[in-house]
Amino acid sequence: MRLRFAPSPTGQLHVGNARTALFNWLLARGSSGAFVLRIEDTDVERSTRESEAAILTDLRWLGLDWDEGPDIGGPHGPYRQSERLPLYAEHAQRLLEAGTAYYCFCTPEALETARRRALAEGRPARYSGTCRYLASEEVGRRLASGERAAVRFRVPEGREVAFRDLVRGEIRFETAVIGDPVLLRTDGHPAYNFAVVVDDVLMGITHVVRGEDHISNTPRQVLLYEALGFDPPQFAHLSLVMGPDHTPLSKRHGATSVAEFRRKGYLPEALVNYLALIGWSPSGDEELLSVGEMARRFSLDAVGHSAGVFDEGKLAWVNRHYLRSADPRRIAELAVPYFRDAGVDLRPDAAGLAFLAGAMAMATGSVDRLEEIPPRLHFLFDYDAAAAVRRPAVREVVEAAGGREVVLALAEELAAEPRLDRERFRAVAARVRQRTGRKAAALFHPIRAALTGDAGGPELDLAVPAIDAGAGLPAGSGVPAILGCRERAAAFAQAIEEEPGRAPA
RNA sequence: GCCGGUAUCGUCUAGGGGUCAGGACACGUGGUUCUCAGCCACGGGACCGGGGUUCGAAUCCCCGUACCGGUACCA
Repeated sequence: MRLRFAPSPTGQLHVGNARTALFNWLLARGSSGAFVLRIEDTDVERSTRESEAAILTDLRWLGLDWDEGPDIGGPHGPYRQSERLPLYAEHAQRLLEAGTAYYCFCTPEALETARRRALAEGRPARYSGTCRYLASEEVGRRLASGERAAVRFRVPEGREVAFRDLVRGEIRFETAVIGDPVLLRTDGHPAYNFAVVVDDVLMGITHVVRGEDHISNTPRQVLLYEALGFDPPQFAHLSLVMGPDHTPLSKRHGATSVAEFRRKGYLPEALVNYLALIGWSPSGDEELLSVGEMARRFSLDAVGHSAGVFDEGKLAWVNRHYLRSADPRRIAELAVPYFRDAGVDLRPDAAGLAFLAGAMAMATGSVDRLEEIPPRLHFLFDYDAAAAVRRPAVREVVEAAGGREVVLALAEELAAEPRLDRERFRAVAARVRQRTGRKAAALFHPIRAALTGDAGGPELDLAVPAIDAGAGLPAGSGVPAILGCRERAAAFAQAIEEEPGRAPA
């Protein structure tokens, strides 16, 4: 099998297109076939090299590698349509000579007027055929006089075109409803329907798997294969990805491009896994699969026929799973830029990174995206006892029965204590419990308030050792100074004494 | 308008002439005797409508309806 993904470089890689790329890739990798990347940049106005580069970046990030493409070449290049112009001209010439194509001198304005009138009169809005039967002398004369012309395909009359779609079965069209498509534009660039056919043939593509929006193009293309004397490939049309309101996914639905999801802190394996689940279901009940496993199991006849709504909530759930099972070191590295954005100046060396990796466990278990990690761990880096004491939620904890007592006892216990690890923290907590008689929430809530400055957050068994691990980091490890538990408890105890407006204990 | 495609819980889906119509996300309730989150358990929730065919239709056929796509010298 030879498959391809053929984006036009006119913007960001959309998740819908990413899914199309993924399905092609899955088929290629699951069959030891080839996956070809081709850039469809025949729309000179809208195509840019920046978009092309961005698309390649996104595909690589997703892990969808290609065997032939514009950057690495291959035996069927070039892989940019803009570099294949002579090929299209040559094939158009063949059709012109065979009489299955003809020159069209109609102006865009004339075409548009005709189109509008047809629509108004309730007729099919297809090319009226003005230039279809021009005498060859007239064509020659107008060409010779320098008049610009497009090349159109002469769609055979009164026929039926059928093809077998690998996901939907047989689909047929009457040629009567198909207007003569432009093959070569006045400027010599090929139009889409022509370029794909020429390229798919020349590149030896065996399976064309693309969006459902191309289904009505397919009969034109089948006709072109015939006229050119080639066998058409197999076709498979994938349903589209929609927004929650069931309209095509667009910017007003929020994030729609792969780059945006990356920025928000989704992992590539999560996005890929989730995308595969729209319109495809692995046999069995498991939905969480590696790409390799997906490639092994993927099959076009298990692909659904109907459009799917993109559900970011489910993506988040998938992401959570991968976040949790990923190597903490990798997550720590990925999280660094998000910390910087949140104002924490991290440039960790090996020791700093090891510390961060250790701290990840208390974030990844309860967070959907990388973006949410810094807020979850902010208590490590900014601790301000005076500010904490003024926080209503913290205040409530301290002022609850026994709250102050616990804080004071904690500060005293910690005064002589070295850096806490999990065991030492438990021992300290046990001693505070003994001294104060407080237990469970009445014990741990004030401890949390004093040590993290917050009323909520990761469990203390994890948070406390992390704080002291951070405090023990040598200066220059690229992590901002972290205040240790002993110092925190002392500062907090002092702050509650000094806080004005507090009712006497 | 014309042509084409699609239709199972809110969402992604499994299934398919006789099933308690299954799972996942989301949601609700309870549990996890340090909170939030998470996690666990339980729960509510669906076959677009109408005709046929049949002992029996969500499943097959027809007709509607809705939605999506195309109808470009965009792709």
